[in-house]
Amino acid sequence: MFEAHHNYVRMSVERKLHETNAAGCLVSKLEQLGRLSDEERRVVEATSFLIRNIEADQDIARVGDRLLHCPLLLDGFACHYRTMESGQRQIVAFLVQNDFCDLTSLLLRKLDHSIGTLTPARVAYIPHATVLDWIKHHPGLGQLLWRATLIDAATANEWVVNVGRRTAYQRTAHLLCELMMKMRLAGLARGLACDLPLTQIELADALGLTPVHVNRTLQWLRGESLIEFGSGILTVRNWRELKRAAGFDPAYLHQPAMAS
Amino acid sequence: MFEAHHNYVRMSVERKLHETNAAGCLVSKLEQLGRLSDEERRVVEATSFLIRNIEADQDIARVGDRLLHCPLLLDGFACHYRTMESGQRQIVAFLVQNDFCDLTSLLLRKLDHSIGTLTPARVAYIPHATVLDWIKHHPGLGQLLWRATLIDAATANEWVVNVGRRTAYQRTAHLLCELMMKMRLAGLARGLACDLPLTQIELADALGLTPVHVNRTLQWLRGESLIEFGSGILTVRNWRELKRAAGFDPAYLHQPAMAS
DNA sequence: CGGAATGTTGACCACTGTCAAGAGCGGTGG
DNA sequence: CCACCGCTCTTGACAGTGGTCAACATTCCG
Repeated sequence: MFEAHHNYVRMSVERKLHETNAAGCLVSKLEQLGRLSDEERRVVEATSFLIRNIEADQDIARVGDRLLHCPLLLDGFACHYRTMESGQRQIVAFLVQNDFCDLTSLLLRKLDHSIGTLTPARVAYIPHATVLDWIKHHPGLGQLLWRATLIDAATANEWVVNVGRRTAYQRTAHLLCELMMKMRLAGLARGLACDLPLTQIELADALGLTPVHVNRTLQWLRGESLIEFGSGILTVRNWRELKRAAGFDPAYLHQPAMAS
Repeated sequence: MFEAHHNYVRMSVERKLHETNAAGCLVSKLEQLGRLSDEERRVVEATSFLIRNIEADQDIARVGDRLLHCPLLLDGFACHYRTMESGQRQIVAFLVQNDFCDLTSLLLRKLDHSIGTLTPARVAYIPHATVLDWIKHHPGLGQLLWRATLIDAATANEWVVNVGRRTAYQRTAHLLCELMMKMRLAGLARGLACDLPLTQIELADALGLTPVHVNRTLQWLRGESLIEFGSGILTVRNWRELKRAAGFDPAYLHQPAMAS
């Protein structure tokens, strides 16, 4: 197999070179990160991908793994998480369509967290060799990738603030703002509504709360007519108020094209 | 002035080119991050620095700033933090000797958090132009810097886990483990003791706790004979047990030279 | 020596966790 | 098509970790 430990992933392997929209996803992501020269776009579009369909709740990679590819999430939802001895889980990042699942393995030996799907997902695997080649011959691309990791880091910082200093109510509102923002940026929202097939358990693991309390909090948010959330769909009823309640300032996402 | 908003920093400016140990700090840091070729070392050592002494509790930079230099902490303690409207502060990272105070500004327009000193500090300012030049002509250096930002990101993830899923007791123990580790790596510890002139208020701001509760927690840790902490000195009495209590696994610091 | 910041303690409180039971929902197989 | 099973969601009662408030001790500095 092409990644050392992927026997633990339940998936169907489809080898499709060139002919899916993987290149499209990659280009979208890179363009979201900055300007892409024609030359760079050409190089990226010429990439061959290995694509896999992965079931929900499967690991794409695990703590301690040494990856040989950069996984790119073409479809579905995934997350970065850590598991404590007690069995508790803390999700440290959510990944949506077009997100790189991991870039750190390019420069760091071992993964310091696991990466898992939350829904059925499609992921493209780009060999490190390919990416390192891009970096070598097209420094501009390298900087775009570096930029991506910096934005991830900024988001992690925001999560520290969120979990450290916000109440359950504000914290939940903040996460929903962030997710809505990410979905909009990925072009996956219809206005202020988007598919968000996350369970309250998963939200709890991201928020450092218990599922029970997330439930109470969501009901409160619904009661205030700030959101609708159920059946895998999130609708923001009152963006202005939700942002205010959350203390949400999208600056940390570093997306110039972010008016709201 | 050489940084747009530095009028708010209370400091004494000493212009010393070449002749302090700034180059030494920089080289130490880079060597901590990976192998440095002779060529790279030569380039880095040839750098001219502008050095400043900054008082305690002053901002080195603020949210929204657009920096033109990469500050490097030559001496003292600093932190990354965010302030909420409520006035609460959340520290998202501690900086010790040799740490880069900020590398994100190389690729991101605006700072998404503030950077402030916790003690009197000495910082060297390396112009972006210089660093970008390194990156351009010595890609190896660029990767070392990228690596530094990835380790910062990994640390941020660990903080999310810490604040999200650990009790006050574990959390405090974990932070002390991390700080001791960083001090050791910087060569600033004598065995399992080091200077750590942080107030309980500052620890509280990093841990997402109140100073009162940090106080209670520290006393508990002292009571268990795990640590001594006072007068600006931290001594770990029982490293094994402290690590166990904290659930501390230094893997996220990505320091190969980390036996313990 | 005096004043401010930090550290310490105790009493009390509340936000969030725990436990437990039931309802709703979706998938699977007979 | 229905029955069943498991997972998620919901609710309520209760508990506890950590927050709040307030007073006092201590340390640090000028």
